[in-house]
Amino acid sequence: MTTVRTRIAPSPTGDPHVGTAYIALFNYCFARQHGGQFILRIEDTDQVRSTRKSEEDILAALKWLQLEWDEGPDCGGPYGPYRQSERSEIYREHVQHLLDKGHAFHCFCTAERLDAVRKQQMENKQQPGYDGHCMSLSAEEVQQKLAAGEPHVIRMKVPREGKCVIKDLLREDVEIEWSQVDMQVLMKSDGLPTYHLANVVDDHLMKITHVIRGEEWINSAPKHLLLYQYFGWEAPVLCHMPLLRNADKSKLSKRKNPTSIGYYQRMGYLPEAVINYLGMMGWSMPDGNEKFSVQEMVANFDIHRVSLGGPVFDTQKLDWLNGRYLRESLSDEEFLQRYAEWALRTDALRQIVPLIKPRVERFSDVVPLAGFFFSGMPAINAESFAHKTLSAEDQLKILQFVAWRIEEIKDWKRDVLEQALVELAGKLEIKIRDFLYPLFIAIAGTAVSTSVIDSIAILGLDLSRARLRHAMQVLGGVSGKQQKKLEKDYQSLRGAAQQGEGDN
RNA sequence: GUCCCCUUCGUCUAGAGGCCUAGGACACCUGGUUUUCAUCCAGGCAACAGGGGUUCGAAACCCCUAGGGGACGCCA
Repeated sequence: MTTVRTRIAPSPTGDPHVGTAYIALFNYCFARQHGGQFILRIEDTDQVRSTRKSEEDILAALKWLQLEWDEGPDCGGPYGPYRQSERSEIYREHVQHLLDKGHAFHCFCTAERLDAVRKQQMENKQQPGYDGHCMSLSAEEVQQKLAAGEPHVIRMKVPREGKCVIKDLLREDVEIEWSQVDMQVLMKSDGLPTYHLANVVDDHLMKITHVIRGEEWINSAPKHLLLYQYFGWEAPVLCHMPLLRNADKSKLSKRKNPTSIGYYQRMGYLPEAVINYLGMMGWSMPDGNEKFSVQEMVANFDIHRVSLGGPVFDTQKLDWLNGRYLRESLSDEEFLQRYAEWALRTDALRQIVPLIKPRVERFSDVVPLAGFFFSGMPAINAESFAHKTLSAEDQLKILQFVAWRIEEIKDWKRDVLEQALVELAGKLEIKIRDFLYPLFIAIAGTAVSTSVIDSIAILGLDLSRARLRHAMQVLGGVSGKQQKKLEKDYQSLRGAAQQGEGDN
């Protein structure tokens, strides 16, 4: 019997996501249960969005949750490198092999042409996809274009008839018609592979036996299976987990929920509670016990106990669980130690000191002044927002716009933030002083406080956004209709500066 | 629009044809303990999406409908 090997393959394009931890947990448990290995691979083939900072944060977050990997970019292993950006040559060789075998072809189509084709197909109510335009190019034409240095990608060929049968560990065979499968780009014009190629090549080379991943991948499984076939490799066992959901059942997103693991860390949740909670999303202990460690989960693990309905990530139960850990699992001494570790993060405190020092006369002033950096949501109600000129509606608008605006900030720095807010206030034609008022209440719980811009900068995006969201709710919330209008206003306000951004 | 997946209390779930009058947990409500509050304890509210089959028997199996979600990128 071959050794079971599973992996988590995050893309370092943002904050460490609870969904990543969720999938990692199940891969980890499956591997450990079978005495196998769990591998961490960084999928950073998106040069534009991937960052080292994000990679470091993801590693730290998974470590915090005690999900330890046997091989990875930090600790190496026999099948490295474990960072896709360092494996370009491997992909190039493999894609060349596909080209030689006639399983892939060069494509010189422009983005404009592809958009037009897609639009046309949509109008004709067809499944949008590549129309095979460049497949008809002769070998000479291709050589000519390549010699002329024309930008191009490499696409995989896909059968036009028949269907693909996907075996999944958790469901009946899934059948997808090949006609529904697009001629996926395997190699981008920058010479780097897309997910589909890199993933298949790496999983094979790294001897991954079981691919446990989110349900969102089911539809692209045929592409992957076809690639295994083209290469003449045995495909790993596939297993698609349900997706974590927002309260409205849509896929968990940071717009509607705090999704970054860092948020839960900074809000004072214990890693053992967070991982335990993730373990009860779609899975349960055979004896029904709800408080369990990762070790206990491994000992009792059975992938078939996964239920397929997408679980709503509702933190009420996490709160209860965390409370149990705090009071049942920690001695007073341990509590003290863990609390101190959490509260006295010198890096965070160092940022706060310059803000409060000018305002204190005694150390005893510190907690009342800076307490909001360490608390959860400030204790506020609708009256907290009473203002001489701004109505609740005005304030709601400001809060929502700011929530949206700070999401777009890539370079999270105080000055960048300040500039963004000043600009936004200007466009709204509200005096900055008034504009900041609801932010003070939302963030610090009071208008008598340290600079709110600095506060947001220090709290970070997740914590700040959660407070803005909380404040909006306190102010009565925004209806779906209002939301739409606000969104429209916001878009026109942002104008050309607006740029799309992923939600994960 | 096309394709795919899913569907048990508000939420997380148990349930592999008779053990189901559907169990547990969170939340909520009530009561008890507690100088208050919290904890803790006891109790309560609350669900098999709908319709057809199959079967002696269906929450479980099949079909249809509805609802929800996902995928359709030179993102992963």
